[in-house]
Amino acid sequence: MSTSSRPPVRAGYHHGDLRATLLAAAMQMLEEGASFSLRGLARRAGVSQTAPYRHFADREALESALATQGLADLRAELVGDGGPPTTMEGLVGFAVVYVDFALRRPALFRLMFGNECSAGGDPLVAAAQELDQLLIVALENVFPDSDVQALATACWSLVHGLAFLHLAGKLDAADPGVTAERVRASFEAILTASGRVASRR
Amino acid sequence: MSTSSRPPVRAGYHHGDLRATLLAAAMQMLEEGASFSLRGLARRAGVSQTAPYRHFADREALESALATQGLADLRAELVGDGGPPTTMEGLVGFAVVYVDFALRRPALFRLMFGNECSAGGDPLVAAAQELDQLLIVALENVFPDSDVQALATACWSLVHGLAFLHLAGKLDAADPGVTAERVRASFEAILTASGRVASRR
DNA sequence: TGTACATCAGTGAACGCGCGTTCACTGATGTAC
DNA sequence: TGTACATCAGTGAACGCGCGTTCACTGATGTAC
Repeated sequence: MSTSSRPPVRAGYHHGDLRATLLAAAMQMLEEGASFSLRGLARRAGVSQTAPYRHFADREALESALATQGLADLRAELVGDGGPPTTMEGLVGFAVVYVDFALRRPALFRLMFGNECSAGGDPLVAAAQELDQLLIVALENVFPDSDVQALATACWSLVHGLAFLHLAGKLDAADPGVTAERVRASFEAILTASGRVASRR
Repeated sequence: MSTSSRPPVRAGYHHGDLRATLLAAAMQMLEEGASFSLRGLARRAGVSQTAPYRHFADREALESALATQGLADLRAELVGDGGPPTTMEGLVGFAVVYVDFALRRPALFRLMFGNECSAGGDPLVAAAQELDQLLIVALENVFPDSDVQALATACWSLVHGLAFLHLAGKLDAADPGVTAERVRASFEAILTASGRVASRR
């Protein structure tokens, strides 16, 4: 005869690893698209609503930690088993995974990239730079002798824009297969466009 | 001897054109980065906090109207005096204006593209399609004999990504000149990349 | 031209909500001697 | 090994907030006859 709202089992007064539990619960809330709040978080972790303040100074600190972990997750998904890609196909694969990540975890993705993150706690900035670095290494493999920095900005923007336009409903995101094909076609189209410019001098 | 908080002058009980006034006030709030609320809006328009409900069913309806107008504004800025561009330079000019718009009016831009807009009231969808159409015409001018649809998706995504990455603080947006140059360099880099691919068969 | 009346566009009070955060507190843990 | 005590990690009540929205209402406007 258990109550329908099950307060998570806990050993005793002390939780053990509340910080990690809170982060996991927050991820879960984001995943479910539920609007995310400190109180809801505490409820879900089965802890008083002030307990989170032992581990995070305020809401922003929690968000920052979540965004950092989100960036790390994304990086892990991109790299997968192997290292950075060395071919064009591998690069496009990156793009497909990136957009897929955004569509699978929209709330997290928005948290990662939707805010200004101005303050930039070190770990957050570092996580973003690791992503950037990964892309640069890949581009050095595929496009030697290029202005890799500019190309990295362009490629990231292209993929990022694809992700956000899908999230905004400007591009149909119902079918992952169609989306992946659209990502591929976008790279194809823009990379081969210069051969077809109208009047070139 | 005027009070510091000036309730806007009004002829009498009836306002005249409250709908337009509310939209203008909302735009102003967004421009100032103030978080946007129906009550704040009514306050600013010098009207009771329930008056807006005569003109908008709910918050979402107001947001939708704002987004629609934002899209129209963006389109007007893109077109400027002339029609759609016919050269590569003109196309890049589009991109620069787009990103500049996003950075000048971030709250509005987020409202336009940040939400899911799923429902898609007709005017909103129509405004977005007009933007898309404009881009397609431009691309037909500059890149004849291309899969213009795919290229439009790619170009819009590239520009959109540039805008959002700047807004997210992932790309430095302090100086508009630097930003414009970055936009230019991105197009240049990605359009000329295919000539430098490592192993091509 | 005057009047009755439907409709429109406002008002003001109130409801109920969940939120972030602060406060003084207490139970549990670990460490120095 | 035992004990005193500092520190850590929780609790529970409360504050104050602004918000979206509903309700019954009233003043102004326009139209039919």
